[in-house]
Amino acid sequence: MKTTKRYGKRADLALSLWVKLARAHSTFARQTSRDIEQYGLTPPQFSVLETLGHLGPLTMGELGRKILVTGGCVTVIVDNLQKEKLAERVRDASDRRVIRVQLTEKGNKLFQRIFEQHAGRVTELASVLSATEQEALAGLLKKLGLAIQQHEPNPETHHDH
Amino acid sequence: MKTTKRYGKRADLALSLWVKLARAHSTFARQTSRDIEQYGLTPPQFSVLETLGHLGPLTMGELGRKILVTGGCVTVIVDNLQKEKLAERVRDASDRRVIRVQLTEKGNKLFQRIFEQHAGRVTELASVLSATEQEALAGLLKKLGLAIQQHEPNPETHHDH
DNA sequence: TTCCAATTGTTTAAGTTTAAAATATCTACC
DNA sequence: GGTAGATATTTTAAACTTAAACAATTGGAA
Repeated sequence: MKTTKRYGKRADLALSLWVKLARAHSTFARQTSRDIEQYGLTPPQFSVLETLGHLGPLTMGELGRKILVTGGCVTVIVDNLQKEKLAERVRDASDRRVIRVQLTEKGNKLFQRIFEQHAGRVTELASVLSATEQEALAGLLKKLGLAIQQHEPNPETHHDH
Repeated sequence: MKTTKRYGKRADLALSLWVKLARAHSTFARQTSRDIEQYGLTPPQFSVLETLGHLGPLTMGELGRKILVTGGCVTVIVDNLQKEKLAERVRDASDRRVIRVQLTEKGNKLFQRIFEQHAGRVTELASVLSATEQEALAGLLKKLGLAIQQHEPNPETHHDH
């Protein structure tokens, strides 16, 4: 069920790519968030647990850049993890503006307990593609993501007729 | 900068794929939403305008399934478009539960005016990949998205050790 | 006909996210 | 030392999203 070619071959290809990217992401996110709920976490809370679990303590700013959310949002997510005693803030001694976030022992235990199960579920979902396909897809996504990261609009690119 | 292999080759491949999918989507979304703002629309409002502009009138439910949001959210988005006189609700004569949403003349004019520009911008972003790469990526994303759409968790898939 | 379950859409309550303003701290320069 | 500008985080206000409860309508079975 292809869309009729209304904006030129290149544009139709790009638009279709964007739709499929959004759908694949949305579907994947919905599937994994069902599992995450079972652990009593929201998806962003899980992201932080996962990131700190793998990388160790990070500053608020580093954490936000890792999980791609703004500073205000990091504050809220860490607040909520802190309420659950899963993470804690440690003010940096040498630069007192900086706050480092780390998992508590409880947080680390939870991470250890659930991450392998989560990894299994993600593996299961991805397994609808072969390993070769997964590698190819990951490579293309990485190339796309990195290239458009700091992409400024080019006002002369679109066609008026 | 590869993550060390902690959960097995298959799991690491899948986890890395999921991270790259999330990053590519997030970056792409951030870039396009900057343009959409310029038209005075929010991203979900733009989605609805785009969908109705291409497909014509849809019921509330159909619209929600197209743009992958829940019913309550469709109500809010359409409310806001209606406030701007860009869309309107029409109650179905034969089944009075059903409401069909369609663009007003103003909405259609806006769609015609901005969509080509948006298409140009998306084309520009996607052009960091060749046409062949875009086709390959779209194909893999479609396969992944469709396959996991109704995927039930398999409780025996993950490995305990 | 009458009732009941299923369907369609809205409302509600709670949580997430963002941009922008505010606060605190640091660094560099005079 | 003191001040200005930069940096790190939090607060605030507004918008978006969801699940769940609710209301209206339909269609079929008793």
